[in-house]
Amino acid sequence: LFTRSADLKVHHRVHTNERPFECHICSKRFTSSGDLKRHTRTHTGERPYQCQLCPSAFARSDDLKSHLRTHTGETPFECNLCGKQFTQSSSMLKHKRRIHDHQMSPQFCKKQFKWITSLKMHSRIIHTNERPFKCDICSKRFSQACDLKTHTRIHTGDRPYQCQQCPSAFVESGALKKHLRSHTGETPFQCDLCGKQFTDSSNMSRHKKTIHAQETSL
DNA sequence: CTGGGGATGGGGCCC
DNA sequence: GGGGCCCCATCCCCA
Repeated sequence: LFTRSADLKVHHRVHTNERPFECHICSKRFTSSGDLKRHTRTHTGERPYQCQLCPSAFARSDDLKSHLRTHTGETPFECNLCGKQFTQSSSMLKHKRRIHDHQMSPQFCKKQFKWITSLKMHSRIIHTNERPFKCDICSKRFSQACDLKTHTRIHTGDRPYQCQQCPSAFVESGALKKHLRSHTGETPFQCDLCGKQFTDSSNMSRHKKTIHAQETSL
């Protein structure tokens, strides 16, 4: 969507890798004369952009702009995972890689939350309903890495939790635990209104919602 | 050793 | 064509 043919022409060089402008000092090549001109100042040391608040001067206007934030204290770049703010987008990205990358890995689980930063992130995610963990296969999103890890087994067919008494196997430990009660006949969940016993807590709450709906609403 | 601050410089888009 | 602006990685520095 280039509004000008000249811009399209320059953009086209991105695909053709055409670089018509060569630095006469280091022979490095560029797609536009502007890029070459900007590059040339790395050789000449020319710094036309003077900070009005301190003796620093810069080769580029955007460098000066970024520098000015060291005076204003402005931090426009926010980490979307922990809310920490930064003066430069690079610093923010570096932070995300350093701090959050391992938290995105399948090995990282809520059971391992033990650092204050992780706890902060955890609490933020829970309260904002943020879902930073995306399944590469079906795009479903999760709030926690361990939930994604469990979910991924749906695609891989991996069922690490094998019942020792029958061929059934499960993607998560809770499902196996629940299944085992079908063998033992254990009914650990009891309705506090009528005493009826259940193998499963969700079955019990469904029972309460349907059978005892009137009583509980009173 | 870790992690943020700040500078540098290349890529690309837009006017 | 020139230049502003934003993206980003990388570097050095420092607590």
